[in-house]
Amino acid sequence: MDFDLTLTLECGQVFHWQREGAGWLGMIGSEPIYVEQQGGELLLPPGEEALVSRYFALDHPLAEICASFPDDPAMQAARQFCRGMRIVRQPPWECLATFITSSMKQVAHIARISHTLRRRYGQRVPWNGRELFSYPAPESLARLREEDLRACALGYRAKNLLRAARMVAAGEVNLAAVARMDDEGARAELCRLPGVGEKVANCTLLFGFERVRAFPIDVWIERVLRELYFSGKRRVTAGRLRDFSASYFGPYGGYAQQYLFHYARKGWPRV
DNA sequence: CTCCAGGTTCCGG
DNA sequence: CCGGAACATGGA
Repeated sequence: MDFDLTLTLECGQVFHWQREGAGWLGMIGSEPIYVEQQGGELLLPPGEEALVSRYFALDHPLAEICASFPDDPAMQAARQFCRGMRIVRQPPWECLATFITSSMKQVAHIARISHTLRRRYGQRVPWNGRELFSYPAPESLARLREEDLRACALGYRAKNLLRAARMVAAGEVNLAAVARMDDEGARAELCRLPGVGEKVANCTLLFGFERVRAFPIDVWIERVLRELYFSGKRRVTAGRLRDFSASYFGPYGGYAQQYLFHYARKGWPRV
């Protein structure tokens, strides 16, 4: 099968799945899910095949997507390194909130914060004698105090997450409506939320709203762009990088971005 | 101890 | 539009 489960869960797009036996344990919304890949075969929980297949985006035309990438040395290396990686369809709020807490944090820290929030304020769901926790709804976070969130090691992000949760809970920003907007409008709407700038908005669009063209530029991607696409050039501004990536990587730019991101972090023989 | 991490916001050229 | 600085926390 044209899918690599472990790579997809470990590449830094989603943060709550845990290794369990030979497979992975996590939640899709409020559903506890165990998945395992044996050889090429994906073992799905009986009765939840449709839910899980949709979450892991098994319907994305991966061969066509990879073929659409620009044909340059960096993308060739990334495409080779990330074979089988898919962009999953995360629940929008969970994705948005997680990336609000992601600023200036390492991937491991983001995962830890996510787990703390789930355990303290999410819905408890039993699973085979154990328990899992869903990501807390905006309404659940909205009634907390800033210090409650600071106690989850959120730091200055606590205020942003709290205010964003209150805006969403109050309907001041409607995520269902965002889903119906075009990319530009959706990005602008998300950026109304505190703690959401262009990068977090693009992560949310890509991982939570199926906008596979959205191209988040973080420190890793910026490094890749500067060193592999603008090497030797002077005064490459952020605006220049944004304009370049928006056109150069094409209609599946978000996929290209995630492939480059993972390659830069785990496969690039320098840095 | 220093440096940096999937940034955002505000402020002065 | 652009570069700098402040903002918290923890691991290397």
